[in-house]
Amino acid sequence: MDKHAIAAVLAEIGTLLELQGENPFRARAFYGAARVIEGLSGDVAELVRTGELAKIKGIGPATAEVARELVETGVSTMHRELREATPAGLFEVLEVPGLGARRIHTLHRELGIASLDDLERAAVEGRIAGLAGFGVKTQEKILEGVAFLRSVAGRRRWPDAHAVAVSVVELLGRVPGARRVEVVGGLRRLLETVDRVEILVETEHASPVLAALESLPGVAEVRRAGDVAATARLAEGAMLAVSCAAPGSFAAALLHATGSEEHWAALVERAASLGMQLTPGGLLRDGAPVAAEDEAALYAALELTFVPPELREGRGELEAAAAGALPRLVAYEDLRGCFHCHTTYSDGRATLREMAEAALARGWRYLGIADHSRAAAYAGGLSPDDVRRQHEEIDAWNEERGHELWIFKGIEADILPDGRLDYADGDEEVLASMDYVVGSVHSSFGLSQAEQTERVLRALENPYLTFLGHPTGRLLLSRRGYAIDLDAVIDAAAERGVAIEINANPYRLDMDWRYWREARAKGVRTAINPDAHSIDGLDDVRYGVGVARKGWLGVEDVVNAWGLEEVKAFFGRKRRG
DNA sequence: GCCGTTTTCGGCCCGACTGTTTTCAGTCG
Repeated sequence: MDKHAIAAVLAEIGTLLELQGENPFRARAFYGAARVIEGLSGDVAELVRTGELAKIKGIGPATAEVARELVETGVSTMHRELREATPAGLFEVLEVPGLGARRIHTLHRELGIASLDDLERAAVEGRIAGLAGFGVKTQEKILEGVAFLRSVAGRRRWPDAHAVAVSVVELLGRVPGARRVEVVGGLRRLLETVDRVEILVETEHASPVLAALESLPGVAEVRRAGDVAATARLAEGAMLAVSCAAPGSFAAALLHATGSEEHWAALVERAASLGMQLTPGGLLRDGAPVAAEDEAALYAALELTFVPPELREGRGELEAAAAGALPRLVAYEDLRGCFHCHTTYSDGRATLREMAEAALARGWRYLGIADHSRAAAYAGGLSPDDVRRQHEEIDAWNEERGHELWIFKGIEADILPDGRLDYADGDEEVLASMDYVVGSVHSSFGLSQAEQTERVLRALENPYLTFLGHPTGRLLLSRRGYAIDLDAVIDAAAERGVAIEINANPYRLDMDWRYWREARAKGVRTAINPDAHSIDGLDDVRYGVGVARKGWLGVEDVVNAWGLEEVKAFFGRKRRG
């Protein structure tokens, strides 16, 4: 059992305690212990054996005992007992925005609510508004929340779905006769969320491949769809779809299975216009197959340059491919740093030095630190004194090792409800001392669209603002973004020379790829920022690269794909306005 | 439950917002 699994159990114990109506501080102790263990670099099992674990700050007798039991037996008695005493449906109720463990405990105690269905029924019947501490507005908000959760049911974020796909690929790859196993569909196109995991297998014999599905852990309800395809239901409701293709038709099948539907339909139409017929079984001319050993050959036969899977969304990519005008997309290897990560100065888990070493280990040339600003008190936002201390540490690093990795001084400044940047009122020298500023909305999500837009537009006017952080505040599959007129924000960002971040956290991926072609056309730049709160978090930039590629962005559009001197010049230019 | 002492109980990241109240609990970031 590794540290991630132990931390997950400890955190779930915390949640279960809250749902039981326990002292919230007791629950917090378990969350805290989970965080500590997650951040350990040594071997947890070894720390348990030697008794060193219990000596670490944040780990006490109770949490150490859970860890010990997990390491030795793989299960925790406390965890099991709490699970038995708590309806599993309460976990989904916890997802409803505005409902915390405390009120869920009340709903469970007073109305017997134990699932999302129970909750919806009680709200529809008006029973929630009658409870002490609840009212009509809360009841309405609950119904909205339930509707949102229903609308995303069965969907998964890319990393979760991809992890499932990888394990399926591994299993099917071991089936005799399976020559190639590929992840296809929305996952291959790097969509931020998918409702199904799609796999294509190249084989002469579909039967053993489909039979192997039955033995996959966590898979239920396997259904055959003809002789060469099957679907199955995965734990938590997501779907798995596996199809097989013979070697001779694999390239066309891959193209078809990758989609999108719109892209495929456009390809079929283009084939027809060239006197050919494109089918999932292959490309035909006068009824005879046109030889094409891979996708690139198929595109070539259709007189197109190869279209990367990320661009196959039916948004003009065929016209561009026909004209040889597809962009050279930015790639992970192009990145030379990033500008939005946190350290122990605010709510990050790693020190500034550790983050810097991690950036070096990734082959980066620079790193921008942007801890939370003072207004984000919950996240340990920095006072002007903290900022000074941090800048001294950065100066010392740059003097000593700036030739290896240059550290930029940044801050993630809260955009206050009236559109001012944090520190702007009286402590402007804090903003002036930065190389760059990321401005983010972290409060007052409930403003009207007009007010929220006005707020962000005002922040864009601030000469210190370099990047707009996560511009909609969405959390994929759990929270809609706040209401905001993104087109107006893009226009203003273009005019003011403010770059808009691609927040690469896989829960955010904000701003959405669908807006980037328009933004790019208007001259808006971006930075692919991990919003990392730990060393591992730096690697989230990979997801952000996916967003940039889906948004047709190239190296010239992505500031953290530029060289050090170019970045310095960019920051200086922005500051001078 | 964990921490840290002016050591063995009192406080726990903290301020704003919302909806419920009529002074505040719950939620959120």
